Amino acid sequence: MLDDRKLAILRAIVEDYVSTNEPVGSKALAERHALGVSPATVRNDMAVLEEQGYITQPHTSAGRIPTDKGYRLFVDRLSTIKPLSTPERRAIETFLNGAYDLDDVVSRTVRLLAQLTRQVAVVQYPSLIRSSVRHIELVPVAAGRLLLILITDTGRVEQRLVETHPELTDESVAQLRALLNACLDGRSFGEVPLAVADLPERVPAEDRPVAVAVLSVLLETLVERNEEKIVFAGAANLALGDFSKGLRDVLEALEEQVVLMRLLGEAGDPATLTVRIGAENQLEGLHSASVVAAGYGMDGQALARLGVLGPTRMDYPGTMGAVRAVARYVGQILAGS
Amino acid sequence: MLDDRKLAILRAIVEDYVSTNEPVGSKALAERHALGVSPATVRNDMAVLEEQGYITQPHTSAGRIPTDKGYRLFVDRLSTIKPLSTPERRAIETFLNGAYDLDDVVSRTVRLLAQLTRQVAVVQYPSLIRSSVRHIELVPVAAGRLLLILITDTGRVEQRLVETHPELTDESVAQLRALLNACLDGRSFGEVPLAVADLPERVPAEDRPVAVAVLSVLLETLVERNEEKIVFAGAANLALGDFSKGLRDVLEALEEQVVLMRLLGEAGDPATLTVRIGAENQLEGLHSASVVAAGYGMDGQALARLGVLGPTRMDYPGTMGAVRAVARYVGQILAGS
DNA sequence: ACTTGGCACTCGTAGACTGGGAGTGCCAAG
DNA sequence: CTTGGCACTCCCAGTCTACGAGTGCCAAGT
Repeated sequence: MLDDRKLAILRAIVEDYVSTNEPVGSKALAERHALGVSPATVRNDMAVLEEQGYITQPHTSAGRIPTDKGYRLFVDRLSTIKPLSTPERRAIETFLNGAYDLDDVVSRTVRLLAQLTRQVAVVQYPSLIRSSVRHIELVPVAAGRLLLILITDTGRVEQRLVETHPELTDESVAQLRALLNACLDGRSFGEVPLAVADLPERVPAEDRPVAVAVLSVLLETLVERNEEKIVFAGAANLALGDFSKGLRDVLEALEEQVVLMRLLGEAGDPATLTVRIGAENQLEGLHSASVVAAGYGMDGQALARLGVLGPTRMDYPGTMGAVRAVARYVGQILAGS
Repeated sequence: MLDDRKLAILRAIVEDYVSTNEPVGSKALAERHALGVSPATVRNDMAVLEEQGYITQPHTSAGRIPTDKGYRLFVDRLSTIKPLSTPERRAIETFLNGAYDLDDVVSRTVRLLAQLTRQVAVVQYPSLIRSSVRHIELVPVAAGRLLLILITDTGRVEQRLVETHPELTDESVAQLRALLNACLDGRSFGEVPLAVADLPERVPAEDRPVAVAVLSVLLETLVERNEEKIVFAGAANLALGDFSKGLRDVLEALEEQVVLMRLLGEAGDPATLTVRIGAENQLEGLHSASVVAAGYGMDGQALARLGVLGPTRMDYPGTMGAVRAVARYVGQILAGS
């Protein structure tokens, strides 16, 4: 259906359009890329490509621009992921190695990715589900209030307030803490619910309500507040791009956690890049945007996802290279700390 | 120099221009506001106001718009802060009362403020300097690594990794923890450096390096990473406003923590609102932006600041009302938790 | 059967021109 | 000091035109 030359032409159209942001015509194409055929031939091929829906013209008698379908074909079959340059790799290393904190890793990552791709970067906090409990701390902060602190082996620290009754003694708290740590130390999060099931029965009757309250908050932390945290950076890059009109929609989407989650998509194999182009994004208002995302994590298990949001007219090979490199490196950092 | 009528005219110009976004002319002014004088008189007064630099015309034979100086006079002498409506107050209450966490309070506040003012909201995390130590926790997370957790009486939790030597025993850690808590429990942050000065001498010689390492991280946390955390929300509102051109600059400024800090200004009396108009902002690129900021905190002590960034052409009375109300309410929430 | 050059046609863009209108500044009279 | 009148300025929106890039199609060449 599409012979090699037509594919080459499509590739050339995508590349030229991405770099110039102007519809590309047959003549310029035949000149700039050594296709070995005349503009007229290119025109014929372009007519076919248009008929098949890979390219379109903004208006009669203008050059062609790729459609979503055209970009899709380009990404799937016509391009190879561009590895980062050595200076870029070095920048990633030095920048991420300076982090001293999970928060810091994430915030550095998102800024780094935004700078590298000159687009909007989105990073999801590592999921707790694959982590295990390193330590649990219970601290009375006021009459009737306990602070529950949960430390994971990935270095993440979660904190939640628990309301209890005011007469709780310090010994009861210490006992409960000891019990919790005995039950949970080293347990993976998946095992937690089972491991604590009989815990209320193992405390003195008068402390039972407290134990129940603490456990319910603990389970809530594990389950509900689990992977909702997402940050983004590089919104300023939107102002450069093609989002003259839809900018408001895009900015709005970025401020909605839920939308960001949907944007990055389901966690999959960390090594695989997901590319969603234009209308492939479900969301109204992101129809002229593309998302390049990847899972990251350790031991080949994806803990969370990160990615980049940009205009459909995007340097896919370069962006994919950057996303992949950053995802890998963050995985290493997490595994090493 | 400026009689009452001229002031009334200036006020009318500001109000009309803010609501319509169009230069306001003498005729429309005389009609819409019951000034009791003819357009010609208004013109004369406007000429004076222009000569004094309070208003200007975008081009000859257009209406007048306020200058920064005009807005300044308006804010200082011609307007009163507009209290929020009861539904708005109720919205603040219900929205902020649902927070269960310092992070949550801050993130809810910033979104609330953005929604209320339809502008960009900026909120600084409460400073640690007025807080006191509720509890210190030391948890070994890996060979040679301790996690230092610092809980303040405002409910804030700070965490930092400390590198130590691998042979550290659990007893040493427990001892150090006990010592730290004995020294610091209930101390205000200002007192901490003095209180821990002689601590290394009170531990066994072999644990001294660890103690020193922990202390240096602790002091660093108190001093350096103190008030740097700032969040913003509502960037989408920029796309509505007058920032057609400078939008990129503004977005860039918002992503720089340091810039945001400067934007909110020095902490002052929590009850006072700071308004910085147009070029009063030092930053290049924010010359057509205004900032309305206030301190918030408890016991009449400002812990941090929050505010709103918008176009110079802004509804100052309304924005000031919202900022003040939110600042007060956040203070209450913090004091109550 | 595919490729090529030629050619007429389309259509968006930029520049020039124009009329209308809003608003001003000034002046002389009240 | 205020007011109505009036000439003047200048932006804005609309129309028109010339231009040029690019296309589609056709007939001739390989």
